[in-house]
Amino acid sequence: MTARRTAGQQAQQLARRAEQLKALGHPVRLRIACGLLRHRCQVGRIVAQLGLPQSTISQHLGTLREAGIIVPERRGVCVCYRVTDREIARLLARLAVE
Amino acid sequence: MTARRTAGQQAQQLARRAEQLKALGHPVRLRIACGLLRHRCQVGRIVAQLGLPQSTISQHLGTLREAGIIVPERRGVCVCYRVTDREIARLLARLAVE
DNA sequence: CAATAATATTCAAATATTGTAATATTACAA
DNA sequence: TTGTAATATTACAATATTTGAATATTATTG
Repeated sequence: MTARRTAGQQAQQLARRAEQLKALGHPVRLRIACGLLRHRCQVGRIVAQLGLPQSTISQHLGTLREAGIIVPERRGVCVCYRVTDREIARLLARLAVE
Repeated sequence: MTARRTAGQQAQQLARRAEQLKALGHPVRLRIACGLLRHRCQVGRIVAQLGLPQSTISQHLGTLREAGIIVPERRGVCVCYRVTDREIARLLARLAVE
């Protein structure tokens, strides 16, 4: 109904985007996010790929998840993550960080 | 001469991008960066606009500067900042925060 | 050379993030 | 059930970030 966003809504939107950028602002998380850009991937493979402790990877996945950048999908015992925010996906593709 | 980037260079490039995203991943800094997107602006105006202590703003400007996102330009006593990284500028314009 | 205005830097306290070992949960098979 | 593989959560030490007052620097004017 409202044509314009209220100042409060704008601040919230900005805070949300800042949270997402912050989540991507860590080498490991940026690498994970870029890796998930093309194909979804299960946690175990990410752990193997990056060679970091499982708990460390899981925490970073949690950060990206809470920022609304990725989303988990259970496939039996495994959990598959994929990028869910389209705006962020475009952004990552543009950055072209391998 | 090298057709491909080495793994080390890629890691460096990723780390650099992560640093930039991290710099933008703070509400005040994101607001500053978005504000500078269209028009350059001097520090005093930014301070007045955001209503935060001068030292706080100056520190945030320093963070954005070190990340290579903005660049200062002395004009007499004043310092004018503007967005300098084109990739980041496009990214910010896309995010359409505000 | 003052004096002043604009900006940057330093410092310390409060708070947040990071990394990882240990532990818990979850889903499935036997 | 019990066992096991995959993932998440917890706990906590180490480290980093954030803030704002105080102070320093820089450029300009008189």
